[in-house]
Amino acid sequence: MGAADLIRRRGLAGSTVRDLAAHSGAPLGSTYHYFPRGKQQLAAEAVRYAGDLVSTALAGELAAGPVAGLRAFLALWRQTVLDSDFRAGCPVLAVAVEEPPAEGEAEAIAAAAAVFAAWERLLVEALREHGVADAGPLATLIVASVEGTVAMCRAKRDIQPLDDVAAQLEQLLTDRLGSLG
Amino acid sequence: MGAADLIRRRGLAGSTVRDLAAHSGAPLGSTYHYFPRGKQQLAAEAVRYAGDLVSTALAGELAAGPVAGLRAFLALWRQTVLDSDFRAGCPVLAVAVEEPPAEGEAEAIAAAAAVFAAWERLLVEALREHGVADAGPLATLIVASVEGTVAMCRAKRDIQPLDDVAAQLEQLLTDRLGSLG
DNA sequence: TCCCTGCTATTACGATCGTTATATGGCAAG
DNA sequence: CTTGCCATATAACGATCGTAATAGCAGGGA
Repeated sequence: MGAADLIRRRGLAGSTVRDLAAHSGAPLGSTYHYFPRGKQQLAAEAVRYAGDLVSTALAGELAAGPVAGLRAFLALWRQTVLDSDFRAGCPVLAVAVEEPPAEGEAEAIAAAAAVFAAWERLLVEALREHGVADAGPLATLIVASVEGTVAMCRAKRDIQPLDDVAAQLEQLLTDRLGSLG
Repeated sequence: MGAADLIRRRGLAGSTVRDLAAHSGAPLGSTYHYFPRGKQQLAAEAVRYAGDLVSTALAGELAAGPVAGLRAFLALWRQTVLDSDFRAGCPVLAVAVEEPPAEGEAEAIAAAAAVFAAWERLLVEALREHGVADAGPLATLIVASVEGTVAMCRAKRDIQPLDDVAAQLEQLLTDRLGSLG
């Protein structure tokens, strides 16, 4: 889904339906054939698509342990930011910080919430398997801090914040893993 | 500056110059009199204004120590999210996740980067005063995780992530403070 | 062959965008 | 009182927005 790539750069309000369609190789006329509820539905499916991609990668790496999963999660975003020359971030965050439409349901932002929850759940399961107590809040901290750091790197045009946060999270995680009985 | 309030809800691309002007009590015609460089300048000054407000509050609370500062920082965002019924977040993050204009300088996103740096600097100074080593990365983690959590709370329409992250950060901070010689 | 269905291509709608220009008023300086 | 300037108000610019309607095309069952 090329739509996710556009949203993670320009945000949802900054992405036009025409560009979203063109970027996906589809004609404008077909957009409302496949997405009858319009832009909100298009954004929601793009968010779900991108979220599932990350979930799949994260789940795979978490099989090798929480630290490996954390490293892969961070490396994924590091590559996204660097490959785009600090122009692309996370489409899920981009949708989360925008207001839902005044009328109608907030389909896109609800999809973003579901993606966040899915990532946290994967982390929580891996943490619990390795005996980490209070895994929920730790997973929330990891997802939230990575999302925030990616945005911070874009603003600063500097990858240092992501590397710093990576080190902080890894140390925190190893501490929690090391303190199990 | 009423513009910051609109940006933190709708983002920059989602906020029209007309609404930004009207929300500030100023007429549309006067907008380009006070902000000759247009929307980018308006957004940049709104971000700086909001950033300075938070910086002032943060600096004041940090005088009572890093933990007090952290609590105030989190309480400030907690109130913002709750008072707006999960519709408002941080205007600095909202600007940070959007693409700068294709031509011309990226005034708004540069202002966002400066605000992030200012917040981190305040935290770093307070942490160093209290003997915390490696204060820079810890400050980055704090700012980034709070920003990310605020966005996550908006998407989920749930304040729990912020309370969870508050507890995690406070414990992490007290650990670092307690380990000084 | 004919029609029906699923998709594409194109055009168009009214609204609204960022921005600029012009007309209007208040008010200090002379 | 007049003059000149600054800020406001209003209107308008071309472009573009999300969305809908329409016309054209494929192909498969009768």
